[in-house]
This record gives sequence, C-alpha cells and structure tokens, in this order.
Amino acid sequence: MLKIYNTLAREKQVFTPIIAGKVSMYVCGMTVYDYCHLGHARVMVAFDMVNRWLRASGYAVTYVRNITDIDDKIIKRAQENNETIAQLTQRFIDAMDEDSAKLGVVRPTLEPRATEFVDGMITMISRLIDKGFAYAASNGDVFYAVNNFADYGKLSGKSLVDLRAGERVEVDLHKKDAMDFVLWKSAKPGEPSWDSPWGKGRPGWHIECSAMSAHYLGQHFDIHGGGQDLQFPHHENEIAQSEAAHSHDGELCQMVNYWMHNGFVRVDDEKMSKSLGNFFTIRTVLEQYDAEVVRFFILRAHYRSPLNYSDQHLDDAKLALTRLYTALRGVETTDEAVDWQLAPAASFKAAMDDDFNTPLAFAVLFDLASELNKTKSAVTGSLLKNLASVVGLLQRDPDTFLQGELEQVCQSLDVDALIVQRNLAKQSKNFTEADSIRKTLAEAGIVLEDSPQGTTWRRA
RNA sequence: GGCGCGAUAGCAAAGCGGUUAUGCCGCGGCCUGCAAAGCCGUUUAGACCAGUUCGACUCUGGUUCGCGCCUCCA
Repeated sequence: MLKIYNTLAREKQVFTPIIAGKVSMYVCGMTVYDYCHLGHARVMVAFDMVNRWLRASGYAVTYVRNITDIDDKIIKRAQENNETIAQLTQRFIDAMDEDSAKLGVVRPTLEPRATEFVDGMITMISRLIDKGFAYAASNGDVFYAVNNFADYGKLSGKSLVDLRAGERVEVDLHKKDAMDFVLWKSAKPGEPSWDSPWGKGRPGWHIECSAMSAHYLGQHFDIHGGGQDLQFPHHENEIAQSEAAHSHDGELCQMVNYWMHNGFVRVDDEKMSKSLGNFFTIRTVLEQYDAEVVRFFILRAHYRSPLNYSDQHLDDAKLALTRLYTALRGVETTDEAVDWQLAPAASFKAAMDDDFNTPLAFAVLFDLASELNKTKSAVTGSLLKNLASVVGLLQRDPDTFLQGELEQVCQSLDVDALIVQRNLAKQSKNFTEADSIRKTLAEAGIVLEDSPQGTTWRRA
C-alpha cells in the first residue's frame, strides 16, 4: 500500500487515486532561458522515479510536466542575446531534453508549453473576474483578490495577516491588497503580447499551471509536484486560481489530492540557485561524471531531504554504483517481470511504498549484490537488475559502465594486447614484466583484475 | 519578525520503543606470484538538558546550532 507525504496534510497518507487504477500527475517544469542545473535535475529525476514506481505498481499514469516559455527573464535574456524568444526557448528546450535523456528520465506523457495555452488562461481569468476572485486594474493588469479566497495559505501554512506583516516587496499601488498577485500583465512597448479583454498583455506565471493542468488532467487530479521553493507562492496561488475558477455556486472544487515537494540541492549547506550563483549545470557535471552516477547520487538520498553536492559525494556515489555493476559482471541475466512475493522484492516494494524511500530500497540492491558476489546466481542477478530497472538504474552492460567508452580509454594503449603480453609474462614467472605492464595501464587509469576465468579490466 | 524543516558514526544516508540498515573510508584475516575485485570479521553513532517507559537514537518538553519559505527560483 503506497503512502505519500502530502504537503497539504503535512503527513504521510495512504494513496488512493480518484479513479481506480489511474493516476493523474502534474509537475512544474522549467522556465527555459538557460541550461538546467542540478536542482532541475533533481526534480526531473525524483518525479521520474515517482512516475516509474506508480507504473510498476500497476497504475496507468498520465504525467504532465509543463514548460514555461514566456516570462520576464526569457524576454530579458532574448533581448540580451539579440535573438527571438522562440529561438531562445527552443534552444534550451532541446538542451533540457538532452540532459534529461542522459539522466535516464522517461519523458512525461505530455509537455505543454505556456504559450500554447494563452487562450485557456484568458478564459480562466475571465471566469475568476466573473466570480469575483479577480479584478482588472486601471493600468491593464489583472490581479487575483486573495481576500476573497477563504482557503488562501492552506498549502504553505501561511496566513494573510502574517504575510502582510512580513511584506518585503514594494507594494504595487494598483493592487487592492499587498498580497494580491498578477494574473495578466499589460504589455510594455517591445514586449511580446496577446490580445485579451483587458488589452494587449501576457499571462502571469501562476495561471499557466492552473490552465494546463485543468486542460489535461481535469479540475480535480491526484498528484501535483515540484520543488520545495514552489510551495509558496506558486502552488498556493495555483490552488487559489483553480479552486476558485472551478467553483460551483460558491462551492470550491478541490484541485489536487496529494501535493509533493522535493528538497533542494545544496552547495556548502546553501540552496543551489541562480540568484546565489552557486549552481552547476547538468552538462558541466556530466563532463566529469557518468550520467548514471549522477542519477544514483540523486536517488540515494530521500527525495524530500536536502542533497549536498560535492565532488566527494559524487565520487562516493560512483564507487557505490561500481560495486553493483561489478557484482553483475559476467552474470547472465534475463529481463522479466519482478515477482514481488520474493523476500528481497517485497522489501524493496515496502521501501518504495513508504513515500518512495529510495535509500532503503537501495540497501536491498546492495544486499542482493552481496549475495550475487557469493553465488553468481543468474536468478539473483536478474532480480537485482530488474528491481533496479524500476528506478532506472543498472540497465547497461556492466562492461560498458566499468570500462567506459572504449575510444576514450584506449587511444594510445591496446589494452587487450597488453593483457595477453602480461599473461605470457606471468606464465613464464616473469613478474617484473607483468607488474610493469600493470603499472603502465594503472597510469592510464586502468585497473586489472585477475580471476580464475581470466583477466578483466575497468577504469579506476 | 512570522511560518516550517533538520541535527545519526571519518564521509554519505535510512529504518526502528528492545534484535547487523546500506554505501564509501579505516583495521584484521582469507583468496592472489604480488595486486585488484570478492568473501569473513571488525572499530567509529544518534547536538545538549529534562521527562514518559522495565527499556529511547526512536515518544514528549525545553536549549543550542543549521537550513528553507515569507521576492524570481526546481
């Protein structure tokens, strides 16, 4: 029985889908004006893991992850780069797709772009005005009136009174209340714009998710996810918009049953973020580390815990993953459905069902690796590989992982020939030469491993 | 200031009111020509102070420290 930590309830709850056997899930994706950093990688990988586990559990999942392709930063960046917004966003969408594919992220069912749904947003804003939850200001902006939404703050645990007391931003004089937020921004000269009942303008940030989630998943759906920093104000505002817009006769319509938020990636115990400038892009990290190592690194911590980034931690993750692949090396495995009745599989399932406890599930994988090292059993090896596939790991040929891309390693050295040469030297008890060859290879970053079955090698 | 989260061994990271988490590192042994890998064994825990309990790392209260949100942010 799957339990999910629901931010809305601040506790783990048994997951019950709205429609038996089906799950509707929406996750806030990226604003595409730059390369994705490790924080973005965590969202993609964490919810990919959720998506995979739901499917492995037998659910038919509709997974929507949006792309924000119009906003202030995009407009500014396009101007700086002297390119069109379409060029800029397409470039970074392509880069994002590349990065996520490398990280083993299965594509969401749908990846709608904000600019494709402006009509739907305008319709929703109109509805909010009609129902008295929004108002057009004299300057052409449209604001959401938080005072008219009784449940405002229920997700983030904030009260309007406290929020106003802590108000740190300059208050827009067009707003009726300092906490009102913008649904529609009137266009400034030179900015991209759409026609609307309130004049030319463009949508505010929050409304896109309300419009797109309702379009694809309906007014009431199962799971909504995103980074912890979106809890407030973004998700709070989504709730306010959707539940008010979808209300009937003053009765609010619950938008989402389970809200999930993943923890931050940190650097030196500080949140990794654009504004702090302490971020590492996915592609930078992938220059140094194997993508599967990065995926393993992300999933070896619980998705809600903070995750500290450092080379040491990545190195550690690499060694741990190497242990798993080493155990699988030379074992004939078969791809087949996991028998969840088996003790290790049941433990793995129990861990995953407990709010996606990947660290505990991974412990099962390591236990299997230990057993595999002793028995070299094809059954154990297959179970290890097939369990790992559920979280998107261990699907490569072990030699490919352990030896890396051949062309990278062996440009100047013929490893196989040197191994033959060394084995001849060993046979004639010429250990000086044998050790010399091993040393040559070690200096090239190649470790030799002798076994009764012969000599194999891997990258250090 | 308001609201919230966390503090576990050298590092990372989980579960659990009493029974080995797990990975890396260290140490001893086996194996090996020597290594590596592997196997066997093993040293390091639960910020601090109280309380509840037969028994607490695990529950309750307090203290200290760290982090996050309250502005764009995954």
